[in-house]
Amino acid sequence: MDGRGTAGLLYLREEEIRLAMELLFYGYRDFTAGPDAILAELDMGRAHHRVLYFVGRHPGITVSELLGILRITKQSLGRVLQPLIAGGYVVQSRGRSDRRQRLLSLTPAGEALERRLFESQRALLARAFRDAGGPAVEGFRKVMLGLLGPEARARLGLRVAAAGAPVAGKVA
Amino acid sequence: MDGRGTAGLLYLREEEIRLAMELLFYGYRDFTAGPDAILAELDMGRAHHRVLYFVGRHPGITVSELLGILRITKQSLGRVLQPLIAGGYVVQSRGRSDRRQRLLSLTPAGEALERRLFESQRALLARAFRDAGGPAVEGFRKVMLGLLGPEARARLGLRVAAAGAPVAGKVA
DNA sequence: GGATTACGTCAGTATCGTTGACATATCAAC
DNA sequence: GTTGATATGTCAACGATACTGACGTAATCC
Repeated sequence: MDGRGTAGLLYLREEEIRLAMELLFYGYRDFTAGPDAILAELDMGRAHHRVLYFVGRHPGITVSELLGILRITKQSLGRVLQPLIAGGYVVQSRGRSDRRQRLLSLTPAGEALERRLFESQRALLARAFRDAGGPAVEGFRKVMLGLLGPEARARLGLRVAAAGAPVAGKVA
Repeated sequence: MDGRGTAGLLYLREEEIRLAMELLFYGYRDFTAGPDAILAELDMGRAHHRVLYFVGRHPGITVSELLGILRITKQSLGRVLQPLIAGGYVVQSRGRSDRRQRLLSLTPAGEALERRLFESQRALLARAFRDAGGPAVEGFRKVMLGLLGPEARARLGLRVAAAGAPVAGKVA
């Protein structure tokens, strides 16, 4: 390969990388716009949404586990968790095996709010999936999985693999 | 279709959607970790990175255009832009056709810093792309494009289409 | 010459993150 | 059963990033 050819390939490659960066920036920005609008009416923010989401996904999750997922300090969590509890969206219960733990779950009101936020994003994602098509969705998952650190990859890797073969017997 | 079958499909679909949501959450979190660490040493944050990135991408960009991309107020931009100018990373020049405009560009120091931040993310993205493979990358772009609002889609849509056919004559 | 536009800035506020320190309850172990 | 570690909560101070509202200046447009 000569100098010009190599430079050309590097240029294309950099453009591809920058395109992906911008897709992630704009995509994340626009993907969170729906919930943000709903939350603003309730005097809540994105941090509340994240708590609602992961508590909903993992009923009975401990505070420590939640802190690990969100990667924030317990002080930061406290500031959003306490209003969610006071507002009747989240309940705490003591761990039966370890009574030091406060296991978190959503109340019916919490589930309703989480679902409302979810549906707003679901509509957007479902349309994007439909427009892009099945193989594209699989590619999306593969690339996104590659961006994750080891901890998140361990958490989601199996699910990505399973989603890649949604029907028993389908070729992976 | 009977009730059970429909419920099953809806369940799978919701799991798929939630998986994508979590991939976006963890992916964005882990993708920004590299630059965040570099920026912290320079007493800067993600907001400074975004300015460096888009000014680098669009040399001579006006303040208004930058505000439109970032979707922030001029007051918020001012707080990060002024230190970048004072630190010698960004320069302003008056517009030749419209002297009210302040056209923004990176200095060599700004380009060097932007490149350093870029390379940290490039390494991660390039590995994810390589591991996922070309068709997956194309799918990734398609899905992400579908998440964008009209304004961002107009900005990136053509580039996504071009990236889907990187070599002249290749089938789209 | 008057309205609009592009930009800057001052003042105040909100959200979400941080560090550091300290308290309490519980568990685990010797 | 004291002792040390763990799980959680909380007080205080701080920092980054966003916001609104108001005002000022310079340049352009008509």
